[in-house]
Amino acid sequence: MGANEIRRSMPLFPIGIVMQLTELTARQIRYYEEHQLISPARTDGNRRLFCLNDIDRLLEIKDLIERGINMAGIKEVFSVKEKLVMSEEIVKEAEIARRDLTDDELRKLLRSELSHAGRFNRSSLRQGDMSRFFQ
Amino acid sequence: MGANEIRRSMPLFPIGIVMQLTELTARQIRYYEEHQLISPARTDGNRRLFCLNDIDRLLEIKDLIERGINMAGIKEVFSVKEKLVMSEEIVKEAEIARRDLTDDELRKLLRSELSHAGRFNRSSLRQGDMSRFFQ
DNA sequence: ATTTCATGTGAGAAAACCTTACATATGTTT
DNA sequence: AAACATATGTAAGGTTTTCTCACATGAAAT
Repeated sequence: MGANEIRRSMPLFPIGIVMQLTELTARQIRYYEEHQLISPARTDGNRRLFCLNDIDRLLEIKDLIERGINMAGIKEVFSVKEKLVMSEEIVKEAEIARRDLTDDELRKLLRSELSHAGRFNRSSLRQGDMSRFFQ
Repeated sequence: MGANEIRRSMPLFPIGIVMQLTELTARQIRYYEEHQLISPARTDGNRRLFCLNDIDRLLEIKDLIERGINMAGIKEVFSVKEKLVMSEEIVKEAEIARRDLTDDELRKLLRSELSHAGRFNRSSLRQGDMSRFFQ
């Protein structure tokens, strides 16, 4: 999935387009950046350039805002989610490392990891909404 | 394939990004538009906005230019290709309309259509190169 | 009653893009 | 050879978009 992640992190969109795509104002987008919820790239001339991941993140921020969560809460949600992703990666690596595990044992292991995750924010595990825009 | 075509025709990219993505100059891109090889959308303020299809097309133009083909030639290539796509659609519709054709008859029909196409520009049938940038 | 939070709004500056016009290298026609 | 056509470079002057900074505001929290 390396090439795909490169594509999703490629800075392509100016703020005007991101405004349309997310239905957020420029003020809102800049405010979320100020609070380090996103970190768009910049052109040589200091214009923001957003990638697909940024847009996914903004749509998620919008959703969380609409559910009454404030900046600090959203930041925490993202931080926990990142930890979760890291933990999942470790599990996967373990899977690869010790192939001598039975399928059954592995399934148990994964299930326990996932129930751990469920305590925090189950729904935010879903893929971002940019699938609406790109294949 | 309707939703996907909508996504691929959504005007998203300013000319600066398209320049990087295609390694064409602004002058070249505008010149190709002048010769109606592309028709990018415009913002309210008259800035060009390119879609994924435009970028695919520009990469194809670049390839054809490098192969020594001039504007008129490229235009003709595109026009023929469009006719080919239309013809293929008709074939597919025919397929749907008369399901009573045997699989074998249908295969023959398609093969004859494709060999017809091959007379012109076989390689230009390939999907555009934007797959490099998006999943 | 204050303060904080999230967003709106305005000003002034700079970047990016627009069209138009002229220049130029290369290839083609007369 | 001279004139022309093609594709692209470059420069000027204008407009749009985006930038930061500052102040305003309504709603929520203290």
